[in-house]
Amino acid sequence: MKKRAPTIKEIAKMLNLSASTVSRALHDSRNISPATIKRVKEVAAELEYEPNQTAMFLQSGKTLTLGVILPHLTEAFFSQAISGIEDFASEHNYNVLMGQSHDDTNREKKIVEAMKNHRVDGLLISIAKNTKDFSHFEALRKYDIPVVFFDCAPETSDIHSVTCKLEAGMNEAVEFLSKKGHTRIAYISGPRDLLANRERMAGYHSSLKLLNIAFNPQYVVHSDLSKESTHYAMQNLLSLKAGPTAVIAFNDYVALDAMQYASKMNIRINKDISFVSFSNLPVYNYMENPPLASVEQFPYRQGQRATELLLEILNTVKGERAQGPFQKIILEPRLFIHTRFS
Amino acid sequence: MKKRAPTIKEIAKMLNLSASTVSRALHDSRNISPATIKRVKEVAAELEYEPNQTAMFLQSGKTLTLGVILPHLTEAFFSQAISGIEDFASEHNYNVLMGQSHDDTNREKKIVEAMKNHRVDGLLISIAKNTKDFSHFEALRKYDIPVVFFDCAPETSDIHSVTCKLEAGMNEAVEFLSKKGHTRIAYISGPRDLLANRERMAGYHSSLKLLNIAFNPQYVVHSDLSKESTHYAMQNLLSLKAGPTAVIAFNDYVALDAMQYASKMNIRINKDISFVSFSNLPVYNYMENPPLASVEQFPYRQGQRATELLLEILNTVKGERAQGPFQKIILEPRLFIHTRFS
DNA sequence: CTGTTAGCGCCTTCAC
DNA sequence: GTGAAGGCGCTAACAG
Repeated sequence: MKKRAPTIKEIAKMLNLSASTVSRALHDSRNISPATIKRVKEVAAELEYEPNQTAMFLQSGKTLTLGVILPHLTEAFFSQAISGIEDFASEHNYNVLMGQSHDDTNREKKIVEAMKNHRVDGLLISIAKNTKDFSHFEALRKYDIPVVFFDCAPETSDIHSVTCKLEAGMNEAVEFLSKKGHTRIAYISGPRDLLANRERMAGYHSSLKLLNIAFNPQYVVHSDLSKESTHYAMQNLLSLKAGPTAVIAFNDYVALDAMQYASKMNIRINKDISFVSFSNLPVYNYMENPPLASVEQFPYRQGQRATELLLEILNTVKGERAQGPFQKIILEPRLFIHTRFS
Repeated sequence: MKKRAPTIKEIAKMLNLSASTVSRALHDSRNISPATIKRVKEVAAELEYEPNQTAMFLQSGKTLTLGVILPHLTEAFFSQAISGIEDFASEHNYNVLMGQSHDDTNREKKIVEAMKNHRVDGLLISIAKNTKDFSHFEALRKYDIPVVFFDCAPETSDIHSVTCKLEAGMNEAVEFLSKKGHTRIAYISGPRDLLANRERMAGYHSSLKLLNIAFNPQYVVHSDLSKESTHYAMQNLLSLKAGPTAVIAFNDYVALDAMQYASKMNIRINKDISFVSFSNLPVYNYMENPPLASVEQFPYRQGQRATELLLEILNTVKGERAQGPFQKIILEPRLFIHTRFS
């Protein structure tokens, strides 16, 4: 009925050895007689001894744990990303602690605190959409906990990050539509000051310029990413005299809401108006009428790559970390075209 | 340039106090003069002191961390479940450590080891589809680490679990189709010996009996859940002389693959053959032709409820845990009917 | 009110 | 080859 996990001491007692000898034996120290090593290991196996990590952590200062903070686990993008993170981390014997900010800065702060207290070795963060104040991340620096941002990162230069070249994604999207003959191309934008949105906007403008299409401000509408807001944005587009013949949406969910609204208004999806989105939901492969194309951002790979970078940083000497160099890894997106019964 | 996190000792030294006084002050012990408390807290705040949890863990034996093990983070069901787990856990100041088994028993074992070494306080597990040997879970008992299984649980009686009454879900599904006039109702089954599958089968049989529909073994086909296997299963159904007019699929992904195959064979989805599935993917709300109906299993709630139960167990005295009573919480599923332009 | 001591489980000197 | 001692950060029991 003894319930506690066995310790090095118990093994020692059973064999009339000292704890340190047992410790060394378990680590195959060369100063221990093979016979002792054998005996120790046998008893350890029998008791199903497992080293208590918390104790080792206390000593070494390393927890072999990475923290992941992201907005929503339920969004396909993030669940794929964290899957990549977990796979890579566990391959390298790291554990993954996770928290979701629900796009709320306060929750984000709390999670950062919790992770700090937990003494994670490093952190992977995709920041909440409305986070403007980054002081809670600054604190991590003091503690020398390295952070790699992915997907959604602050705009300062003194951070590590793995992101996707969204401007290029937008370029591909616009050019794709242009080739299909569209010139009245609208964009349902996300939160205006979000970097990820500004990058898309930049791509939108640069592509129009390149293609010699005049920029029409009426073709840019905004959504706060809620269904209602997207419907309203779509409504605005449909009310124009010369409405768009193609719509690019900030992300898949916005696209789906927009398409839903358009359908309700008897617009034929991808016939009367063609849709293109960002993120490329896996389930598009099963839909009859997904957006014509979607910018794939490879979340699994982003997660993996970010974790790889974080582990590299963890392997550099502590002192050398702080001043950089700061890595900004930028992955190329790719426009996925969904061909259907057409 | 000082980088290590401040400790209680440093605060003590700065104030010429002992470490224990500082510790007590930080905990608002009543035996400490208000003045001291104030001074200590000021210095602590200034240094941005945060207690080192690993140290507290070592002492108390509690890590305030829950482990979650599930097959795939990317499956909508699980990402919703873990979202519920994380939300509930973080409300109660627990951290969540996670690992995905990828439905592989060996990986599952490794993760259990890792979690054990990490000394998580408790574990939430949805077992891998092909796990037959449960010895790795037995080991957790020795360590007195309580486990709550959810969704997919072993069939022994001496465990805690939160699951969904799948037989009832199947009953609803069959009766729904029957009311629509169907009598030739097929079932694309999952792995035969999986409990979750046998429950569905039981429901299938009991409903047919109740409805006085003769059981036709040709209407039950098997899929290992891969796309190819599902396509093959569907092919078998379509080759029957008197083929089914309705198909119930083991889960959403099987349903989508089946529908995809049927479409390719020029079957009109939900006209020539009606489809019903299990799990009710959120994205169905956006599809033109989702299954007619799907059994909603409320993964978020399952996750929440499982976590709640686990925390309750953690609050009982250690000694009292082992012998139970073992809770088996069984949630009612609900058939969601997808009405569309029809 | 506050300081001292001891110990959580482990590893790492240093000593024999 | 092995043992003893000390310490990682913190708290709890025992002294004052």
